[in-house]
Amino acid sequence: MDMGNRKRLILQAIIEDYINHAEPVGSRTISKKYLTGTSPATIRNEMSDLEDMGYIEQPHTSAGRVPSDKGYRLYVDKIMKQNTIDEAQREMIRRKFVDSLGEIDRLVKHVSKLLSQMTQYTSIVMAPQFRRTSVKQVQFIRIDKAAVLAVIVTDAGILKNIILRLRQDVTQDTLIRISNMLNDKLSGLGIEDIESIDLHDMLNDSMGHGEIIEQVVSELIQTLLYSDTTEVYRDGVSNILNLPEYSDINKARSFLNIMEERELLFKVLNDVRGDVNVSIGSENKLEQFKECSLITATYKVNDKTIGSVGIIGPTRMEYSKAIAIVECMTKNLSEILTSILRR
Amino acid sequence: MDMGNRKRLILQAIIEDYINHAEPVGSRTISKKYLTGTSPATIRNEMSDLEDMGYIEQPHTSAGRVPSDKGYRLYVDKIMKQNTIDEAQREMIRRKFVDSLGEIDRLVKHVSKLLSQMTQYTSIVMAPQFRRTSVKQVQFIRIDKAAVLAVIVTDAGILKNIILRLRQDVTQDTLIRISNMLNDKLSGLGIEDIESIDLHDMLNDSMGHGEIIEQVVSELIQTLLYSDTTEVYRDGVSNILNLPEYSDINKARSFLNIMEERELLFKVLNDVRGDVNVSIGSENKLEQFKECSLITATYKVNDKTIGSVGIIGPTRMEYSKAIAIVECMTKNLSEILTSILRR
DNA sequence: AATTAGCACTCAATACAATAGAGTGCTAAC
DNA sequence: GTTAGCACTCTATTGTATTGAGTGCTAATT
Repeated sequence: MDMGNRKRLILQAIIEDYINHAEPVGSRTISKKYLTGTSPATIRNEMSDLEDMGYIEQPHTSAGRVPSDKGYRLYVDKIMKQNTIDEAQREMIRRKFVDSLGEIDRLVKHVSKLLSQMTQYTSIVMAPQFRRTSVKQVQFIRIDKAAVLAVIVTDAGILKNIILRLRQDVTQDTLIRISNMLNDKLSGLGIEDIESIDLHDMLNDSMGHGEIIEQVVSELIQTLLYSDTTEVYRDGVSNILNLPEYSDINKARSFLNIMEERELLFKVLNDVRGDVNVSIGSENKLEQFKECSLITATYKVNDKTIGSVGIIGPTRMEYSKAIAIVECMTKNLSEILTSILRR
Repeated sequence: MDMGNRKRLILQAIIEDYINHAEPVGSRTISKKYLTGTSPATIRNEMSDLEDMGYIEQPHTSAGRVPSDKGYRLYVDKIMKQNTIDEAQREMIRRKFVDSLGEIDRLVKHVSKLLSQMTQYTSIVMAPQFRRTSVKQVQFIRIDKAAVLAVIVTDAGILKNIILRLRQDVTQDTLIRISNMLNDKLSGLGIEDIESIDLHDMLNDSMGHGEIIEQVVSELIQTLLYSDTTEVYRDGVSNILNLPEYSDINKARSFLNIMEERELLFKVLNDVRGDVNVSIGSENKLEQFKECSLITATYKVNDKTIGSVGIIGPTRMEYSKAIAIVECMTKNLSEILTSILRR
């Protein structure tokens, strides 16, 4: 069947009305509010076609139509006009960003809050992931006779620290020598590469500190590789309760449960590729998101992707606005991070 | 009016039944389930007295009775028997703790999760607050020509790092000298004391690095003093939706809103004094908690209070169990932290 | 051939009344 | 002091109309 221009307009009307009011849209409404020149009957015929084509659905016989996932998809890909958020808003975002200079984690948390506030949906944000970068240097600070703080500076300038518990005392001096040696061996390596390092080689150079080095390296690997310490922040979880689709307490509960599963959110964010991404309802791989839409985007430092953010909302999301906001936000975040961490 | 023993038993029955079923308790129920030797009529008379005395209330004429805040308070103070959680559970807690050795923040987060899982309420936990301790040493690591990482080790062994952006380059060597000097001046001082330090004094010793020192110290003060970076973790927020008192979506929403206000939670946790603490409904200072009960407790390192945890639930909370769990948890947390951070 | 008006039909939501059930307070008996 | 009995109150539930939005189909119109 052919997708005439009028069908397109009607689909758009249905989607945009449904986005705003969360209620099935009937032919009369469309005739009155959107296509004033066309009678309800005509619209009904077109709607019937649209339903056959799978773009809209009827919750029950005597209700209006609601968009299907396929309908939203078409809308996002072809119909929706780019929502360019206005300069005032853009400026607002920029200013807010500069305000929160300081610690990177705080910046990221701030982004999460901003995202949820501006979209009125739930936001999730992953802190910069430095596994994707490579090690630049490792430094040690002796805290006391049983504990050493290891500080890792990476490619992207992001750092992380790990407390190492040692079985034997070491002087700050020894630590400096160890770190010099480690820097020799490790610097430039991707963090994944560290795993495959030949420890023996290193132990030969160990100047009698074999045990310490072994412990340090293995703890390093452990921490870096296996403990996913990358923080995931969320904000605006309660926004979801403002939506009529979550007035059912059970749905609300299951949504909240999802939002408390850090692992899950991490997985979602970690799989994000490309720039801005939209997954609608059933397009989501994860069962738990089959009734939501997700807008995700990545952010970068020096053009290297190191993290991602996302917006979670109902399938009747204000795609155009949400996409624009997410886009602007990650662009700014990337810029700021890059400038903060410039080497 | 006198509080006879039977009245006490009836009050206990009402409270415990209401805790379990969240529904007004009638005289017949009590007669059948709790005081099998006594007839409903007698119990009704006693209940009438208890109501006059303000320990119980009637939602409406033909409903059973529910405990008032005053009733819960009496229950917690006088009636409730200490719930000694059994050895298995205690052991479980201990084991779980040891599992999550490693980073302190992760440990704390873990405590939050454990608390909510074991109580089935919402937990809030404040990360160790090192403002309450004093500085032990300050170390610097040069990251690149414009950035230095300052690591602060405190009394309790807890550390924190701050990235300082400098206007001029410094060598690692210079940094070591600066840190030696700073350690001289600062070590042993309470973090609040740092503010009142005589900068001039320091600048005289500055060996030509006045500008850097000035910047370092002022940044230090700024970060330490004014930015409340103490994390607040929460867990089990969605548990609240399992409770019938939150089946009203509006109540649920307002609860969630509270739980997203980090500042508020921080304030609550920050005001906790003493060991274990119970505030019931209207006893809470904050308007937002007038319909909840809060069980809070502090944890320590080397007998120095450095943080607190809390459980938020409905007034019909399982006080006895919750108190026992919170108590056990903070005790273990204190022990583990103290042993981890032993100097 | 496309559009529109008209009409019968469907179905959810709402309102309303009737009923059942839980619980109380009071009185009188034990 | 305790208990049984009874009238009374109030909520929750269930069943029954009623309303109204919306559709699909058919026939008339352009």
